[in-house]
Amino acid sequence: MLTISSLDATDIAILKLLQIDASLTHKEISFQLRKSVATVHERTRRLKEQGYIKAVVAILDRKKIDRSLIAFSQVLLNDHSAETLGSFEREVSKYPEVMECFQMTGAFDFILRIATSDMDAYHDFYRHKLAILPYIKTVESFFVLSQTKSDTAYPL
Amino acid sequence: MLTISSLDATDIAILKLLQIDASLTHKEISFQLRKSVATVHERTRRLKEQGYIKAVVAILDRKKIDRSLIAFSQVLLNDHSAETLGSFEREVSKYPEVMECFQMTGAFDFILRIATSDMDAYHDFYRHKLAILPYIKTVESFFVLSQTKSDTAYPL
DNA sequence: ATTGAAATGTAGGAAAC
DNA sequence: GTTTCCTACATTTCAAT
Repeated sequence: MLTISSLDATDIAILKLLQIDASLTHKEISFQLRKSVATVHERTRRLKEQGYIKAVVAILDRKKIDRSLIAFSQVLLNDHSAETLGSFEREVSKYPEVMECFQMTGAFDFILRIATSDMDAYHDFYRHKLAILPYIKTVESFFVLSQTKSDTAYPL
Repeated sequence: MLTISSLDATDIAILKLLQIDASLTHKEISFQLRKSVATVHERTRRLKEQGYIKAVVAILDRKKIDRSLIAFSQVLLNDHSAETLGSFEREVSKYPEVMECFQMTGAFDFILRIATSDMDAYHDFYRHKLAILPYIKTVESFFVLSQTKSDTAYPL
C-alpha cells in the first residue's frame, strides 16, 4: 500500500473516487467515507489548492467527435542542443492534432500522440505541419488499431 | 471548422468548455454562451446520455502521487491469433501499472503506457509482470524525460 | 482538523411558448 | 428546442469542539 507524504487515508480515498468520477457530490463521498460533508469539502479544497488535483475534465468519446485515428509518432532530431529541443517542443505543441509530447530516452527524441479524423487528415498533418519543422532527422509513425485499456486514474 | 453529425454550435461550445473544466456550473456556461441555464442543462444531459461525454474525472499531478516515471513499452508477440492477442490484452490490462494498452499497426503489436514510482518499480513490473506473460517475443521500453504537452481535450 | 447547522447557490423537473 | 418558474439538493460558510 502506498503512502504519500502529507496525504492521509481520507485524502487518498477522496482522490481515488474523484479520479474515477469527479461528478460525485460531497454528500455521496462523505457517505462512502463516513465523514461529514464539511470535512470532504475542506479536504477537496486543500487537494486542489495544493495541486494534487490539477483539473476536473470531461472525457469525450473520440470516435463520436471525429477523432477516430490515433497515431504515435517517434521523432529523431539531428541536433540536440537545448535550443533545438526547446524550439521543437514549442512548435509541435502549438498544433491541435498533438495531444501529448514526450521527450524520451533511447533511440529517438520525442513521442507525439496525434489525434486526427482519419488517415487523410494524419497525412496532411504529417506533410504540412510535422515534416516541415527544422532539425527533423526521422519520423516513424504507428497507428492505433484498437485501444484496450484507457485509464486516466493512477492507482493509489 | 469541424462539424459533427447531430451536434450544433451550442453542443460543441459546451463540450469545448467541459473538456477544459468540467467543474464549471451550468450558470457559468450559460453566461459564456449567452443561453439560458435550462438550455445548458438539457444539452449536457443529452451529451451524457448519448455518450459524447464518457466520464468526468479529476486529473492528478502524477509527480505528487509517486508516479514520477512514465514508460512506453513496445511489445511484439510471436503469435498473432485472435486468442493470443486477446489474452495478452486481458492479462496486461489487469496490471495497475498499465495506464493504457494500444494494439498497433507496424513493427510491433502493442504499445503500453506504464506509470510507476521510479526505475526500480518499473524493473519489478517488467521482470515479474510483463516479461512472464506468454507469447512475448520482444519488449522495447522508452522512458519519458519530460512531458511538454499533456492534453485530454480534443480540438473541436 | 472535524462537526452540525444555517445561508446561499445550483441542479433538475414541469409546464408554456 | 427554448424559456420561466419552482422545488429539492448541493455547496459553502461559520461558530464550536
